[in-house]
This record gives sequence, structure tokens and C-alpha cells, in this order.
Amino acid sequence: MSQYTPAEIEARWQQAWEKNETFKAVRDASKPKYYVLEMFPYPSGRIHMGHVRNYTMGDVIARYKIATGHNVLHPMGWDAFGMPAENAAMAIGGHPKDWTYGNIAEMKKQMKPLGLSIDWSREFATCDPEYYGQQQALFIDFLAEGLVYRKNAIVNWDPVDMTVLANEQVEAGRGWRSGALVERRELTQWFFKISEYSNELLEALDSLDNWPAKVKLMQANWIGKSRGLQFAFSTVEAPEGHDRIEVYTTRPDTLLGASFVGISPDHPLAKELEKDNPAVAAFCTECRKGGTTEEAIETAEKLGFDTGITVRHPFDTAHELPVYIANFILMDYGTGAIFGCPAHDERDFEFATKYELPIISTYLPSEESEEILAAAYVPAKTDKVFYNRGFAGEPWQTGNEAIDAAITFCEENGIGQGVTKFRLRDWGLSRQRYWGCPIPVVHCDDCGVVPEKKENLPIELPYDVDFDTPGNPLDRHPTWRDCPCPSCGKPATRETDTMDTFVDSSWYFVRFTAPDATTPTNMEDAEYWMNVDQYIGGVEHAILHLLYSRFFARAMEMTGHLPKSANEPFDALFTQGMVTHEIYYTRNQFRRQDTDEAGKEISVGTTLAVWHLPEDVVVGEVDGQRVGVLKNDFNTSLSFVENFDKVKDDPKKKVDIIPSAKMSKSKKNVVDPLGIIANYGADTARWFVLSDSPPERDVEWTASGAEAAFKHLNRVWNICDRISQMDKDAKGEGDEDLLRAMHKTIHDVTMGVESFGFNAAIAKLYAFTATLQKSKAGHAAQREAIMTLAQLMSPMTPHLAEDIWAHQGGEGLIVTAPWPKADEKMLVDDTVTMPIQINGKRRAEINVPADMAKEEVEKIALAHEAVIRTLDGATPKKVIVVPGRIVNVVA
RNA sequence: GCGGGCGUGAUGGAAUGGUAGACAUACCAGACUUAAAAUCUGUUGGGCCUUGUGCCCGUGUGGGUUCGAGUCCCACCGCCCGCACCA
Repeated sequence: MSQYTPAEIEARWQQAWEKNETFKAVRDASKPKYYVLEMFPYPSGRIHMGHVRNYTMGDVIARYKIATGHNVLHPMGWDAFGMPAENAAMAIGGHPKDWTYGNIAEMKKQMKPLGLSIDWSREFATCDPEYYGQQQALFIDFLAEGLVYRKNAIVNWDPVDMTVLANEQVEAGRGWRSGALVERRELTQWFFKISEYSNELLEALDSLDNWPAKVKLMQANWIGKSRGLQFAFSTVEAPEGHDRIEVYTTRPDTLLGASFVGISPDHPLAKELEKDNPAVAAFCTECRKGGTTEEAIETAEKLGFDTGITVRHPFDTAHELPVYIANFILMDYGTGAIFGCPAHDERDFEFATKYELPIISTYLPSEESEEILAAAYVPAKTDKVFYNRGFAGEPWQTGNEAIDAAITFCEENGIGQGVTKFRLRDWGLSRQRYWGCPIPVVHCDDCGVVPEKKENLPIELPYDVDFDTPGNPLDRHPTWRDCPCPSCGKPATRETDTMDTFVDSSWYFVRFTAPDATTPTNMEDAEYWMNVDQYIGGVEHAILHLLYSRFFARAMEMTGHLPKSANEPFDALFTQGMVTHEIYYTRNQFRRQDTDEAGKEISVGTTLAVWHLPEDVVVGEVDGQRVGVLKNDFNTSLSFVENFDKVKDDPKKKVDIIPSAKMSKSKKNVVDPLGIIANYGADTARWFVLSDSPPERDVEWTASGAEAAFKHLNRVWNICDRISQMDKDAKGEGDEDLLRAMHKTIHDVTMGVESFGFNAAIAKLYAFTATLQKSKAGHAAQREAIMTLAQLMSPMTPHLAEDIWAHQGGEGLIVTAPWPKADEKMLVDDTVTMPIQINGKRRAEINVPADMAKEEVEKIALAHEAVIRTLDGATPKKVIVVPGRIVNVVA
């Protein structure tokens, strides 16, 4: 009798795979290829359970595809540029490069024991000069194609990180990383022309059948297509050069309801007026300062400044409208100017009420309706309404119909043009930071901005930099900045901005197809391996990373680095849920002045939560409530309730529990994968993160659940051990039943794996294990059953599976053994149990041959005692027989 | 505000329109043990009585379609997520 020893077998089988080069991906035209990829990690230095779940899911797919005869590419790398490395250098000293490569080595060491089917020969980090040098080559090609440009722009400046952020990286007015309030600054910046692809990126979403609808929708909203009318008001008594104000509207049908024109404080006209009117200047300055926090936006009052200028209504030049500078109008959307229609826009209504401007309805719910003046009337654009002030189309029409008619009318009458606008703006990629990919251009007094010559790539980051002063160390590097102009050879200076790290992750998946190529890609490899057949990652990347990557694929096609077929680089996308855990805390009341962990002062009487690691708490149930006791206070010779009684009145010792939340270091509700692997082995960790919850949902890590996974793997191993010790010629009972159950399990697990139903697949494996454990079948059948079970488990628990395979004398490695096929004949039982319903309620069951004729089944059903009793002499109106499923008698 | 998703036992969750609650946790009971742990076995949606091969109710609430609805349709309630002065 031997034992399940994960620590020993996991190391052994990992060595076997490595020696065999099982996961090395080599182009092979004779096999269908399959590229599976998990979003690569940032090398923080420690893996967490989220990583384990993410990579395990990818591994299940990869191993399943290997077993079904695919040539699988399953690579791994490191998203290694970015600010944490610089912050660490500033906080604790050292160099970002050393910190990053140290973390990579450490994390790789932690990942290896998971036994993932990764081709490590393709590994790279985005901070490798070999990688970012090719990225620089791409940049130069993009520049030549006009896909990158430089412009003066008002940018989001993060005062904490001392860098510029893309619009996408500002969340509710705060930097996505630092959380600092973002300021507006004008700087010369590099931009990718992603907006040129707005329509293309929007429309191509339709072709992504294997993407979650939610992600496609988020991207569509982000791109934000709108159709409207652009036209100009002519001004009265405006400064020179401002005789027209261009406006954009999505509701041209409400043009006759216009009661004012509003312009942004950043509008050229506002800036002109600002010059010699201090009141305007004061107002605009106030607006620009305007809070960008969520609360500020929500509570912000609509503020306007009457410029005294008026404009003529395009339909009636005698009708003049006042021009206001208003704080709620954004310069970077539309034209930075609007006309206000208070009757049909809540925001305009609020503004009009405040400044006593007319409220003029253009449409009403019915012909008899009074004009609505108490609130804006904003029905859905698909509702039919009555246009009391319509000028195009029918009196009764939907908003959409009216908009189309209004645009046509205005175009025909030379008032304006129909225009499609997008919310998506160009992607600002300049960052004033050290630890990123240098932008490969040179500034020359004579030649201007000149791209670096490709033979000079990579432009490597200098190692000798200091982080003692804030700002970009490249800017003050003594020699790195100075270089000859690539065009004329005269002394010039390098661009010191580096690229946004989202650039690094926008094409890494392509680089995996030829990581050592001396050009960004190798077309043969790209054509063979692209696209990524299955991409797996967190939903937090639904917009930025995926949108940028889709843009990059197109830009790389345009510059000859990718085939057109790779325009949508991810055929299928799966967004997995997080790993959560409940949170444990005690309370600490401060009796004297003290400081908390962050050094902040705590005043007397303050009660603070003290968080505890799961491993430091014993959890139990008292009066139906989950509570805990600190392990240090726990007396193991007493029951949980007795222990709890001793601490329940002491808030410093009684542990309260907050329901499951995302694992976070600050709340200490983390479980260290290394600890789990040390205690139970990687297979247990892998099995658990896949069981219990559907992969797209969050899974709660529980100690009992992990324990159960471990017990189950032991059970499977013990069954294997028992079967090995059976008499090889032993005959038994129920061979047929066991094999039937086996084939059903093959079928169900295969379906589960194919459809990301890992939790359901695991449930079937539990059930089949129980069947096998109880089976009295002969040796041959049991051996077949355990070997098949091992194969079905192998994507999830590959080490245990290999060990069972070897014990039973399986040929070669299980990882390369062909996936078992369910025998159709074995899936259909000879006899089936059919429930009999009377009026939809189950009343009886019958056992009948599976292929019995409907009429026969009906006869047996009607003859059933319970049916006769329930019918009580009544004649059934109708009998529905669904072969093999159910009988329903309608009385 | 706009857009999307989800509501099933004590808990996580199963159910191509066809026996609701698979599988797991937790709880309870039993076996083994001096005892505990481990292991194994069994019970567990609610209610009713006449304790049966029994009946009634039950997938957020109300309605509808259907022989049959957790599943499809409509309305409402609740929760979650994304976007948001976007003209």
C-alpha cells in the first residue's frame, strides 16, 4: 500500500515533461495549430491565487488541445516596464532593472511548481532590449505611415507620478495608478492615431463571435459613435474672426427649441474674450479649476457667463439667442459649443431655469398636450411623439425618424452637414518616466524631429541614473541625451519621453510567435501561429488593453508586420473571475495617542480594525453566525464554542468576519499559493480553483474546500493503488455498468472542458470517482476506468494523472496520450427510467427499454397503478411521450 | 442618467423547454477509537397527516405562452458591473 505524495510526484513529472520537451512549440503543418494565451503578469515578485486560477484555466485548455491532436503554443512572459519598479527604486533604493529582473526570477521560481504546460523557451520580458528594440522599430514604421504624430495637447498630468496619463487611464478625475487628482497641462506629446480606426474598431466587434457580449459592449460604448448635425450660428457683435460659432448636435430635430448657445471655457471665442475682460477671465479660470472628483461632478452647479454676444437662429435670422460660456461644455467633444434646448435636455433645462431662459417644446406626448415647463421631456428616441415645432418629416414620428429628416432638411438647405462623431480620442503614449521603452527619435535644430536609424536600435536605457530628484532621470542624464542627428550628423538630443506600458502589451502576443526574430515579427511564424485561439484574462482589461491591441494589429498589418487575417488577433476571449476570501478582523481601541502602521496619528478612543491572515484564525459557527478565534488564543483541547466563549467579550480577541471579497494585502484576506502547494501540492490548488464556481464568476477560497480537493485526490490515488493490487485475472460484477458510467463521464467532461464548464466537469469527475470506488467490477474494467479517469483529470491535475498512468502501465506520458472518445453506443442505456407526469406533476416512474415505441410506452404508463389512481376513472385528453425522457398525461 | 448582467437550500453552485437542488461545503447522526483527529457510512428545501409506493407548497414578486417554465415573453422589486456634464 503506498501513499499519495504530491511533493515527490509533482517534481518528478515536471522533470519528465522538461526532459521530453513536451511543451516546446515547433511549427508543424501536418497538425492543426492551437494558440492559447493567458494575459501575462506584471512581475510584482509574488504570485497570487488570481494568477493560479488564470494560468490553470489556460493550462486545462492547452493540455486538452494537446490530447486532441493539436500543435499547441502556450507561452509566458513578463509585462515588465512600469512605475512600481521606479517607485521601489525611489522608496528603497536600488535600480528598477535589478528590481524587475529579480522579481521575474523569483516569480518564475514560484510559477514552475504549478506544472504549467508552458514553452519557456519563448519567454521574454518587455524590458528586454531585444523586445523593446523591436518595439522601437515598429514605432519608426508607424511614424513613416503617419500612424504616430506629435502635437501640442492639453494633457492629464498626474502630479504624484509626475507623468502624463491617457484619457483611458484617468478614472473619475484621478490617476488610475496613483489615485492623485489629475491636473490639466499643455505639453507636446506623441499620439497614436487610433481614432482613425474608430469605425473599423467598432464594426469589427460584430465579427468577434467568441468574445463575451459584455466586453464588446464596453468597447462599443467606449468608442462611442454618434450621428448628428454640424452647423454654424452667425454671431452679432463678436470679436473679429469669430463671426461664426460651429456647433454639433445629435438632436437637430429640436432646433426650433433652441434658447441659448453655450461654449466651453476653452473655446477660442472664450479665450479671445478672456484677453480683455477680467470677469470672463476669472470665470474661465474658475471653471478650469473645477473639481474633477466624482462628487464634484455630481453636485456641480451649472454655471454660465453671459458674454453679451448673440447669434442668429439659422431658420429665422431675426431671432437672436444669447451666447453663454458654460462650465459643463467640454472643448474636446464635438466643437466645444452647443445650442441649448431646455425643453428636451435635463442639463439644458437646469441651466435655463437658473438663467431664466425660455423653455420651448418642439415635440409633445400628444397633440392635445400642454407645453411641458416643469421638467425636460426626454422620451426614448424610438418613441413616436407629436412635433408641435417640427420642420422636417411627419408631425407624428419617432425621434430617430425626426433626426434623419432634420439632417436631410438642413443639408438640402445649406444649413449644415450630417456628421458622425466618435468619443474615442487618439492615444497619447508619451510618459515622462525612466522605466519604459524609449521613443526612438532625435530632436535636431536643423532637421527637426528625426526618427533614429534602425541599425542603431535598440536605443537602450542607460543604467547609470539616479532617482533622488523627482521627474524623468533621462532628462538630466549627462551623456545619454546627446547624440548625433541621424539625418545630418550634427549634435542633437534624444527624445526623453518613454512609451506608455500599454504599448508593450499591445503586441507581445505576436512576438511570442517568433521571440528571437531580428525584425518585430517573422511572417511565416506569424501566419502559422496567429491568431490567438483562446485568450484568457481579467475583465479589467476589457477596454484598454484589448482595444489598443486590436489597433496595433491593424497598424502592424499596414506596416507589413502582420497578415490581414490577424487584424482581430484574439479569436476567442474568456474573462475569468477573481479569487476571493472572507476577511477577519478584531478591534483595537486606542486609550492613548498612537500612530497606525502608515504613521498616521490616532487619537484617543478611536477604534480601528486589525486585520488577520486566514492562517492565523480558527473559524467556527456559534448560533448560526460565523466567527473566529485567533490561533494564538486557541486551546486545542477545548471545543470551538468553549474557546469562543472565553474571547467573545474582548473585542481585541474576538474575530469578526466580513463576507468574501477580492483578496487584498491591506485586508490580509490572502492565501499564499506557495503555502498551499507546500501543504497539499499544486494539483490540489489547481483542482480547487476550478471547482465550485463557474470560471467567469468569482470563486471563494475556503480552507475546507481546499481540504476537500486534497482528500479527493487522495481518494483517487487510493483507488489506483487498490486496483494495482487486484488479481489481474479477477472477474467481478457490473463491468458493463462501470464502463457505461465511464463513457458518460468522458462525454460530459469533454463537453465541460470545451465550453469552459470546468466546475461542472469536476462535479462529473467526483461522481464517477464515487462510482468507481464502489464498483465490484473485474480488474480489466476497473483498470480501464481508472486510466480513463486519470486522462479526464489530466488537464486539471496533470501530475497525479501521470502517476496513475505510470502505475497502471500506460504507454508513454499521459500528457501526449490521445483524449478518450466516448462510445456513442455506451451513452444510450438499454432501459431508461421515465417519469410520468399528470398535468405536469410527477406521479410515477416506469422502467422501459430505451427503444420502445411511443404507443407501447403510453400503454404501460396508462396502465400504471398510480396513474389509474390519480386519473380516478377520467379519460386522458392527450398523452405526450418524449422518447427516453418523459411521459405527460393531460387529464 | 445611459447601457449590460444576475436573483435557485444554511453556503458555493447543477439543471439541450422535460424527475429542481447534481457535485462540493456546512450541519446532524452512526461506525472505528480510551479520546480527539483522520477515514468510512447515512440524513438534511418547507409544510401536513392517515408515516405512505402519500399529499400540498417551493427557483425574488405578479402575470403570460406551453401538454410541461428555474429556463421563453411582459411588468415590478432587489443586487452587481461598465460608462457618464458626450451635446
